Amino acid sequence: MTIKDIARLCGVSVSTVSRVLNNHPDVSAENRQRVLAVIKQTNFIPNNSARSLVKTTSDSIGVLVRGLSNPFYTDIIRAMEEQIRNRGYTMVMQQISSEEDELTFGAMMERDKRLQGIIFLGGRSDYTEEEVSVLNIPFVCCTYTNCYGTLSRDAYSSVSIEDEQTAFDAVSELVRAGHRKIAALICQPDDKSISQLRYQGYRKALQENGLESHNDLLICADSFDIKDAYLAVKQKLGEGTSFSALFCISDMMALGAMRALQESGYRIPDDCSVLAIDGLDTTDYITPRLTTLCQPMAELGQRSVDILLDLIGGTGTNRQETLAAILRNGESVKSLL
Amino acid sequence: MTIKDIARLCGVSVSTVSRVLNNHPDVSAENRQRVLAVIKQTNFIPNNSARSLVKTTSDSIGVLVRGLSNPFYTDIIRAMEEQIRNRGYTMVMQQISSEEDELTFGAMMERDKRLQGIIFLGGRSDYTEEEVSVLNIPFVCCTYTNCYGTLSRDAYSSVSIEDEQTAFDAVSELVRAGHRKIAALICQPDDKSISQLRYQGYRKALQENGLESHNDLLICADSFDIKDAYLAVKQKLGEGTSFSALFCISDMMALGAMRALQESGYRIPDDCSVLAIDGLDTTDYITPRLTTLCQPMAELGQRSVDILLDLIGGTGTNRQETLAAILRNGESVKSLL
DNA sequence: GTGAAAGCGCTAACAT
DNA sequence: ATGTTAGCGCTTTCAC
Repeated sequence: MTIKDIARLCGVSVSTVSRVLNNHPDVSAENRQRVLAVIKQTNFIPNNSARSLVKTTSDSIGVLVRGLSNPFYTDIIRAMEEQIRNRGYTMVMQQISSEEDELTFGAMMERDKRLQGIIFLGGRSDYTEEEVSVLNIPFVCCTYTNCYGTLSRDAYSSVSIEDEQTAFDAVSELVRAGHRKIAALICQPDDKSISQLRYQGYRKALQENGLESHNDLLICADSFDIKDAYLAVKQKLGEGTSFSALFCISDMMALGAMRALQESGYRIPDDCSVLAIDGLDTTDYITPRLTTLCQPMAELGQRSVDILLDLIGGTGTNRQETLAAILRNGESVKSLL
Repeated sequence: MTIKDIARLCGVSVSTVSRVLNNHPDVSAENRQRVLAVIKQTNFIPNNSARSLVKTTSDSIGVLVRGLSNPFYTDIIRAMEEQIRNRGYTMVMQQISSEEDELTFGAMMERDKRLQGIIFLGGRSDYTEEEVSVLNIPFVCCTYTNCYGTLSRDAYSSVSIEDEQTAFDAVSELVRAGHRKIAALICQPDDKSISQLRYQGYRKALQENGLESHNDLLICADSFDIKDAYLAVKQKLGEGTSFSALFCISDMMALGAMRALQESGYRIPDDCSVLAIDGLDTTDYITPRLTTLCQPMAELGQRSVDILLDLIGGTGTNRQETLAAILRNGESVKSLL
């Protein structure tokens, strides 16, 4: 079933059908009715490929989400969708797995969907000029920035929290509460990930406070998974290491860590405090409630859209925006003072 | 940049470029090299719209996920992807919000992507013959079935757990443990949702065991959200209702419920047992570990694909398959015996 | 207000 | 092995 068929069924030309489909004004009421009726009756749905092939432009903003199921992306996406709609555009979202390359995929979307701009939600932090040159439209990195890459500051935009600073703040918070032996639960210390940034913040906080960072106090999980976090902490505890507080680079990992601690007889926060970064909803309902530095999800989404649309409209320039993470006081940190 | 440009740049025809792009054998090694080089050099990416417009067929299976962020869909999708790939097809996944209509969207995908078949992951349980007639390819409903609809059994396929039976089993488990006052945490009791099915299972289990179901024992949340579950339970407890066990229709809601119970001074499971359905990873790491009936995620995904591909291959017929949920013993249920 | 026709970028016969 | 060409289904001038 194509518009040709619809046209034939209605006794009009394809142009008329097309006009009805696109809400063009210059169609007689009578014809419009007839066409609409036939469309409904035949369950006709226009072919988007043909559509976007012929259209040279659109009002579409692409949102490319990397990594299935990152729970905190949901709120960000919601905020983006709303903001994009409010500003008269349409959101086109796609998820890809972490194995795929977001830049290549984005370039595909750019052409396929005639995108005006694109927001990457999660992605690599080490783009090069050459890599991003596959894109011919403005883009914004959301929740990460180009800290390991070679892009000049006027070559890309990003909205994220200051990962290192946030980790620094988190650990400082523990120090302020009187903790001296502070362990860190991280993930693959040698990669260019958010884990590494947050780990650096941890290191710096220890240093500035005159605390040494023993290898004993570093717990390295195989992945960001709750299970791997659990296993890593479990094993470390088996080695007889002890600490009064544990800084986790993510809420999910904190969940695994807490379980491991509790199974080993530690009460939280009495025997060990736990503090994390992310601010997932869920972790505010467990017992003890997790104390964590919340990423401002709604703002991350909104600002990404704002910056991108300014870029598109020519009223803005590339910029890297950092938002503050906000401490959510739970019940997982105890003051030693 | 189009294949025309590439062709010109290489001094060959568009067909040759197309052949290279599609890995056709009959291109001289020399030309193939040249084309590949230019493609790489120019960052050329073929236009998918044009591609799928002209191709009359594909090896694509659509997976249409309804509802952003349902955490347990992730594992199912992973299983589907693997199974689809193993059987020589390609997965095309799309997420839509719960407000959109999966059938209409599916029909769009069918044409746009030249799908061979489609799997709906989550969706309405009340399709009519007319509604599904927008689809001209086989489809499988995953995690739900047509229990409220009017489809004849040979008009659709589905793979799901027996929601009512599973809830029945869950509550029976509590009865067996000696519980007599068993409350239920559900969601919008009047809608045609999984909540309703699981609620019916609860009712039936009480009945068969000679237990009355007081309205006192029914806790109805505004949504499936953790927060709404928390609020609903909190309020009910404020009314002075008491029960020795709480059956929750989902893991997420159980999380909210547990927090509410604990805040009101109940220890779990000593003062109140909690049992749910779903089997999220996360709930196996909280303390106390949640006792829950796990949906067999990997199998749900795999069987959906198998049935669909049999349908496509003409070697199978429409069928409704139900899988058993498996009890995961946690620490949230106490035996009163 | 309506229709005819060109062409979006690509693939797949069909020639050569 | 390579080029030519006819569409895929749609939108959009351009005539009328």
